[in-house]
Amino acid sequence: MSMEEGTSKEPGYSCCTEDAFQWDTREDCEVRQILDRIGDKWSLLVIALLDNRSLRFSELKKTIDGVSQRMLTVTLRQLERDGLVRRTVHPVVPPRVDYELTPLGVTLHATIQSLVNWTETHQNQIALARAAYDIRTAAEKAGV
Amino acid sequence: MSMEEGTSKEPGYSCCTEDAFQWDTREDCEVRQILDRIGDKWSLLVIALLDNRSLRFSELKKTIDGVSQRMLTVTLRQLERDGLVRRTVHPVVPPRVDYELTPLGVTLHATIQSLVNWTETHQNQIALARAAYDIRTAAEKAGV
DNA sequence: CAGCATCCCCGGTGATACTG
DNA sequence: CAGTATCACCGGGGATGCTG
Repeated sequence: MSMEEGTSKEPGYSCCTEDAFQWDTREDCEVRQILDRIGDKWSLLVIALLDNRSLRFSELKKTIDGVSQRMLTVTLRQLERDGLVRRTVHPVVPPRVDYELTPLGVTLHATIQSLVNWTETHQNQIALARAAYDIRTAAEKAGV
Repeated sequence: MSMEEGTSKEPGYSCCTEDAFQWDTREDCEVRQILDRIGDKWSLLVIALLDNRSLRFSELKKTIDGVSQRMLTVTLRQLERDGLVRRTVHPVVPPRVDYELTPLGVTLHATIQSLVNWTETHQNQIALARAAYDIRTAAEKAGV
């Protein structure tokens, strides 16, 4: 990592240009950091699943195949910190904790849902493209 | 990659339910794999930048802050394999290679752009939420 | 200029055990 | 049930050097 960055910019600085055709991709850019968060292994799935309903920790854990308890906890804490998910602790035994999208989270959900929809719609095209690429590549390798 | 997948499901199997309220999150699900690809560290940035224009390798490298030559190459190969990016080699010296979105890539670009737009629009809200969370957390810790 | 091969590190992640 | 704490790992990714 770069170790000399603390002095380079003032607090209120907005790193993203208004030009839709070009935007700042600096690593310290707020947009980059948020995209990294959204694009991590689990956040997107959590937000997609928390569609206008609240789910318990165990329900999320059960629904998201492959997530460990630790990573689900970490992911939910990050999303809570970002103001995208609300965490509600019910003071009962055994403990019960519900998670739901905040209004801000709901607005993001819409965008993410369209990404999921795109994926579902085009998965066959991608599968075909991959197969074609692999065949082409194998042929070239054999042709050498 | 997983080496034991051929036996678990038949080819035409669609892992995602039609119910928009619930979808399959199994790790071997095609949608999961594609979302992982889209959500990796660099793919999203590349697609966002390749908005209806072609860019040279060096231009992409220069524009995307922090990407190494290796990772840019790897990312572009994956996107090419997925049929999202077209790679054009010009037989000149020094070599010149252009990258542009395929028609399929263009359709994804639209969705990704809306995600970027969401991020730009709400970055201040998120920054505030984070600050509030940190203060709250620090207070609780001190209160213990 | 573009990109492959190699080496190697480190932090994200899973596994496990323990608490309220 | 819903966490927290700790440890060990391995693979993503950077650095470097070489090729067409």
